[in-house]
Amino acid sequence: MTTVLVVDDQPLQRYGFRILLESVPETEVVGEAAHGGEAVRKAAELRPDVVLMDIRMPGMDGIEATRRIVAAGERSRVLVLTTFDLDEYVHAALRAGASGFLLKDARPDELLAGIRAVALGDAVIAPALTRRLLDEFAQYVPAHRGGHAEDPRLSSLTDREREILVAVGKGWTNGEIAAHFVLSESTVKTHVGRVLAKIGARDRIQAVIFAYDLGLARPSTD
Amino acid sequence: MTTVLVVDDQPLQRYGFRILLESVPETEVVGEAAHGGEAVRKAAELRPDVVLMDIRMPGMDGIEATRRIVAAGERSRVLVLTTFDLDEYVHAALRAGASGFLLKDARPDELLAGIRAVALGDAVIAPALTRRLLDEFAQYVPAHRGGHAEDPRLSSLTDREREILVAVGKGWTNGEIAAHFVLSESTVKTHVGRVLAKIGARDRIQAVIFAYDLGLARPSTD
DNA sequence: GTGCAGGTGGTACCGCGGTACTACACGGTT
DNA sequence: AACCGTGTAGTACCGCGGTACCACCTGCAC
Repeated sequence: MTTVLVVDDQPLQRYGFRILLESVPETEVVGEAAHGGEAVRKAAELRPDVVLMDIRMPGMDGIEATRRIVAAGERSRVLVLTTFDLDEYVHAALRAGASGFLLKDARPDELLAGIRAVALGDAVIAPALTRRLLDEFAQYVPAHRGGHAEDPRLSSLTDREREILVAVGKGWTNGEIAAHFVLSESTVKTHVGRVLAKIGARDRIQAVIFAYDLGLARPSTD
Repeated sequence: MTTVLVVDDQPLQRYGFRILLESVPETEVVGEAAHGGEAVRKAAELRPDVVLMDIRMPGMDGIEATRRIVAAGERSRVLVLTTFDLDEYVHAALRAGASGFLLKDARPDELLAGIRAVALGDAVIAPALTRRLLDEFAQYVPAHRGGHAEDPRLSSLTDREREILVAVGKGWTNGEIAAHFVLSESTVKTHVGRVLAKIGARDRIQAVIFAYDLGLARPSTD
């Protein structure tokens, strides 16, 4: 049994969801909320498996409510549901920690399948949006993930040098790198120097950028 | 009516797909291929709406075949189907231009829904994979798209300081920044110093990383 | 054995980066 | 008028980073 909290400012819309969800045995609507604030409060109180969240609402919108529910560490998964397929919404919702994004014109069985998937910890995206999301994804994700094509400058590095480059990419000073790998600072300097020469960077800053470009370093991987 | 080309090295698997697809009126299997090379050839010849593509095959694999079919500008959409949910496969397939990625353990109706979506130009991802993809997506996509949540450290910066930070993020030296903005190097140092203090970075390297984390700087935006 | 690649370490030197001040001009607020 | 935030600019100082060497050891290939 999957418990659901329905969040929408339109009573009729909530009613429709309730009818649909109660029509199948696996889902149960345990509460409703008409705006973001109520959603956050009821999510904490009712601890539903899934929060069915509208975006456009008076007061606190669905994005912010999603962010707070996720940030609060609630067990609930948030499935954002909207009539608008605007890119910004999708991005904002996903960044807010939503587990899914469906359009309201989805067929009932799609919606139910979505709730089922989200309840299981998976994620769902409306097919119509997935395309654009993937296109963007392909843009952002560095090429070398996907294997095959690796930057020739990278492959010329020895294992040790690659390690050093990663450390440089984390923003570590030579001293920190030396401490971490239990080396003398001189050795680190030697390595760093060779790395810079090999990848064609004039200083460690270029090396950091290089590392980020290739996905060697990752945001907040410290 | 959606025409489908089934690509799999196992005859039995192909047979299974054929039975399933022919069991509904909306899809029709117009051909089969046992490996990548044959898939590329038949896709060009039969011009199916959808290519159901296995990854693991002797000879040319499904990824490469997908790449070639997409690169050839065929009208066919490729739906990759595999037993393995390995990250590398997903990335590689999507980068190769696949319109979808489903697992072979998908329920028949999921598969049919996937084919339907892909035929319409949408894209599908197996729910079990979507989660990980989104997690990565959230990492890669710059924070400022999605608006709302802005790092408080960033908002404390003045316009000029933000400009300077972006320049630092590009890996420019103080001298280069000074030249670019027509300032004295002293002024640049002052600005950089203030930026570092405000964002809590000990040196410009941390600032570069900070800029990348927030998407202020983007790979290869030079 | 000799040679080479890779890893480690050292010395010496220089310059850029960063800090700590101070200073002044401008626009807006009170 | 006094004040503050912002942008500009300067001087002085110090240290880390980077370069240019050289040196030694290990393991592996010839």
